[in-house]
Amino acid sequence: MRRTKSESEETRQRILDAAETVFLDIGVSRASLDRIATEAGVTRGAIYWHFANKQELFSAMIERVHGLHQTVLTRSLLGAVDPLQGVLDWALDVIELFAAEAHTRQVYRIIVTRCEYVGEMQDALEWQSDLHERMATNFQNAFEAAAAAKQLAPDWSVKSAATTLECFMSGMLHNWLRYDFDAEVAEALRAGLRSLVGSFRVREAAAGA
Amino acid sequence: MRRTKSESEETRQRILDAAETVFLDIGVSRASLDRIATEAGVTRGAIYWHFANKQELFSAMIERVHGLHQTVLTRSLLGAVDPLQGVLDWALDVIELFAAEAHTRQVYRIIVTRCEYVGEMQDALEWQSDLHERMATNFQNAFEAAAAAKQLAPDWSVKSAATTLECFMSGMLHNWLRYDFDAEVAEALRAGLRSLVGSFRVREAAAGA
DNA sequence: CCCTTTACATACAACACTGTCTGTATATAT
DNA sequence: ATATATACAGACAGTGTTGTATGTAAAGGG
Repeated sequence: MRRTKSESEETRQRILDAAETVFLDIGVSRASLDRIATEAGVTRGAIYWHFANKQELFSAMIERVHGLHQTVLTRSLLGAVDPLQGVLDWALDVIELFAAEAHTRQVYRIIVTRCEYVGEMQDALEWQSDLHERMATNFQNAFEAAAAAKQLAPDWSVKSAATTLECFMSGMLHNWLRYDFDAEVAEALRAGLRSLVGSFRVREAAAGA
Repeated sequence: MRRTKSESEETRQRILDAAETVFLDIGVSRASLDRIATEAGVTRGAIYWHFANKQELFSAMIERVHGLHQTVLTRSLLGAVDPLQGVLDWALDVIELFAAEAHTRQVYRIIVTRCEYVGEMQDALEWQSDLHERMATNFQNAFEAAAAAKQLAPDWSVKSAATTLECFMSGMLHNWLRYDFDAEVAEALRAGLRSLVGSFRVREAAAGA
């Protein structure tokens, strides 16, 4: 009956997979540990061995995809030679991450549409607030640099540009994750993003009709 | 013990108020009818008299603010003489609604951050999908009209402009409702919105440096 | 080869919440 | 004035879920 070390890790991963499935299916709060265990082909005993309770299982599920998230989303924008190009590249990377990594997408979808931001869940989701703040300050800095380089179009203030791009980014992810990604939608968003960032930049005369 | 008709309606409203409070406090799923009853100063008997169960209480809570929503958000954009101005007016009206009506804001906040989009909840929140679709088609139509009138800037396609504005609108509401509105944020969003819609419009030459 | 620890499965008690049923005082219709 | 329906309060059993406690077979170290 006793499993080897690697078999144990395998069950742990199966439990995490099952948690994702069940959470997506019926939501985090109604998901019983028994249902998750059955989905994983084990009993609740196995879950309680690997995790203290549902809360920690939830946190572990997030941690599993948090690494990719972190590296892509918190990359600083300060190094870019062209600040507006830097913002665009960063935003495109974010889209790329979600378009490519189905696992990340699924977990993020659970976070957005399948759990309540309350009690202990709020702690587990605190990194999301951090991320938003970091995104906001990054945008702020980039647009300030753009303004200093006279790159920012006259109808955009630093603040309104930063706010607008931030709203676009989170709205995009939310709208998208309400259903699921498909390649066509991803392309539409990339196009919208390019046009949006382009509209921040001061026009090079001509180009129009 | 028996209350008059108007007293009964008063308790019904108190129950709905209590539901909002408790839902916001601990989330929809963990909110017990007993807790809500206590908050309202009644017993579960009263709740079960006015509503069949928690699900219908939740729906009734939404219905209470749905009217305002409906009239403002589903106003057609087709009538506008200037399509881009029509879009801007509509979007500003939406901001206005949320900035002015604390009750609407609170309920929407519950919907966004305090419940899971699953099972019977999905039915109760179906109007939200309708709303998004209607918003999308409205934008699409408006930008098609703008393109036909040669008003749309050359770097924006109809589709990318519509997608971008839609993402901005929902991202704005989501980001905003994660906390609560304050007047300063509202003004920043209005500014961003004006600039965004302005960037859709074809430049009138000059204006730049 | 034995002993301890691991990696679970199984069993059990406790609780919170739900839906329903009954009780009841009073508004309201006749 | 009487009868009936109303607007609840209180009591009830039933259920699903949780945490823990115990059992156990095999892995891995000495």
